Amino acid sequence: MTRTGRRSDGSDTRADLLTAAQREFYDRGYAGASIRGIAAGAGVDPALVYHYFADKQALFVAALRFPANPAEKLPQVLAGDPKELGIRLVGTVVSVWDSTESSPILTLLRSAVTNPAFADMLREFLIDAVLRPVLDSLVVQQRELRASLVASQLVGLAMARYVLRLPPLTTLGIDDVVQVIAPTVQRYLTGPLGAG
Amino acid sequence: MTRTGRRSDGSDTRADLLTAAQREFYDRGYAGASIRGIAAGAGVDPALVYHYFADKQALFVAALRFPANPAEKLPQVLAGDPKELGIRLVGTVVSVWDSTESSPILTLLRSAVTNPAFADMLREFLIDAVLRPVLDSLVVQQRELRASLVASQLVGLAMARYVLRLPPLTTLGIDDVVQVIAPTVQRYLTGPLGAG
DNA sequence: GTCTATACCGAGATAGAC
DNA sequence: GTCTATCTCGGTATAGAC
Repeated sequence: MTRTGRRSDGSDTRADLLTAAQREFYDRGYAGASIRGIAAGAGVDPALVYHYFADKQALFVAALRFPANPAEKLPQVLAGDPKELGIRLVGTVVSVWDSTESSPILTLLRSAVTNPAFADMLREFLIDAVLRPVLDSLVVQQRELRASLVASQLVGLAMARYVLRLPPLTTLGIDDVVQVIAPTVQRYLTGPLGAG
Repeated sequence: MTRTGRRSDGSDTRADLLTAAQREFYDRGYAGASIRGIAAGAGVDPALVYHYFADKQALFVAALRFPANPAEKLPQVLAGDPKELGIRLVGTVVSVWDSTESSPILTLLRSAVTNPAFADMLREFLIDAVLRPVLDSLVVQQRELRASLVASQLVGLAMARYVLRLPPLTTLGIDDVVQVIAPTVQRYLTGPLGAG
């Protein structure tokens, strides 16, 4: 394990690399991001990347988890009236996505599209860390189907709002997004799945 | 304009290149696909790609339009009861996506994620060629918002079903997909957008 | 029209001096 | 801990023989 101190100018090389990596992977996807570009963004030499991380993929995974796992807000989402779970879920998700300049989930989403291994990572994360806990808190049938439907709308929202930048979905405030999307998610969670 | 005849073995080099390009761009995205790989897939020399096409991007655009523009089914979708427009729209879209081994729209979707220029292309196509005609056939307010909401669910469905391969959404038959997704699309098209 | 050969570039990764 | 120099690979694109 490589542990680091601080440079003479007071900065932390490893942390700088992770921050720069988050930006680069977010902006360009996994394949598009370059080690040289990340190092330049951090203001350090490219060779240092390999001093701190085994290879590009290890840097990617580390950058995703830095500085914290974002799915710790789940308890707040699960607490409260199940009838308004859709509102809380959409609101929390969008506010997390909006809050950071380079959300790990969106980075993973971008990379998942061209890299099957990362698609697997994202699927596992969505199912195990987010959707299964949410649905386990409810008394409903067809859990897997409901989970994948919720995922489809949330992933589509992320694509439309952040990747495709479809107006006016891109410019809407969080509350407005919640107002129009939450009913869909709520139906997927607890509503009738037939021709409702 | 380069026009081509047929090779001695009876095959058409240009058409073979376009077919192979469709496959490669679909499987690997724009950045991931290589000229060498496409040429190998077509069984021709890599240099021939530059004989028939200006560069990689020109080949990409040509491959998207080959053999035909898929959005010619719109009239069928628009005809009929507006109350069941969601059913027809989702059914048509999914059957088109399912029918071909490498749908142009899915290719564009994959490429749009890492290439802003292609994200622009996809957004323009979605809005101008699909969503605006659909909404112009209806008497509703907030057309742009409704269009972007429909797009978000359809794009999310494509991501979940074909890219992330989320079970059980991936293995469902077309009719089952329509049954669960169409109500959402119908609400986005003609329903109340508030807390419906 | 088709192919061989190759220029050129930028990527990831490594060795080793300081 | 940090940097210089370099290796190797695979990409796009081109020149020119046949």
